Amino acid sequence: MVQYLTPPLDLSFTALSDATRRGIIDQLGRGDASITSLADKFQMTLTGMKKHVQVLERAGLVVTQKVGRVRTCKLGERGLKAEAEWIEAHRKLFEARFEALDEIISEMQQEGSDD
Amino acid sequence: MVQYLTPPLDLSFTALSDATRRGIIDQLGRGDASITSLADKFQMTLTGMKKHVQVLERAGLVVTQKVGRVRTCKLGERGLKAEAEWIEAHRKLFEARFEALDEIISEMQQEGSDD
DNA sequence: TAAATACTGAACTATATGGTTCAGTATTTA
DNA sequence: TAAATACTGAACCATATAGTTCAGTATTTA
Repeated sequence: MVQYLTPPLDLSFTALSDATRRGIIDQLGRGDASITSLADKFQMTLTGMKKHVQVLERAGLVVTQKVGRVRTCKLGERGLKAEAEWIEAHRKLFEARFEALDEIISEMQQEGSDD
Repeated sequence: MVQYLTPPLDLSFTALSDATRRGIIDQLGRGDASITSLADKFQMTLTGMKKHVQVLERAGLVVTQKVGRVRTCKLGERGLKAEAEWIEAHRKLFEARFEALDEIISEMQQEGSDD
């Protein structure tokens, strides 16, 4: 059984916090891509794109390999399992707090003394 | 039907990228809490904790209400639905790229010309 | 072998994060 | 009413993001 090392959630949630990087993941889902092709697609300098890819790599979400002068990027084998697990576990936490729906509804009828 | 405004994923993934803030969500899942009690629990100054709570608030994950001199924090009604949806959709993307398992296995037998 | 291509690294800018201290203000409580 | 409590805001620090330009190096290709 192969074990992929999962970097801490800090790194992956940081990687996912930028729309361009989420777009890169979308794109790589449609096929591997070079830094240049990604830079073109997202209207950015090569250097800028390289930095985004590095953030994704650090998080283990993307792996790259340089062959000749071309660096090819693809989705990392580790996937988004750890992230999905955290989100799902905590989604239940949120829902548990609000299953007393009538409380919310009655709150809606009165004005809260908020700031 | 109540519609909760969902701030962009940028804000929520940024909020989730810090271990202290993920811990705050854990904690609020066990019950509402004041800024002071959270600051104590996470060994941080009041001001530092307030900033973390503000990041969570901006993302809609936490809501706060000040009554008297105490600001009480609780989990936001909007939950983690949007985040779960993004993660799940893209998890499938990752998996689709790797369902050709034999490719991976054969890759494991040969050395890649990596950098 | 000369030119084009693909990337890399350093340096710079502006803004955000993650924390602090210090000096307030507002609200309880004794 | 004086003191304690709970928060707030400004200012500061170090580091990270998100981008750029410019000057390389390495690899194809003509």
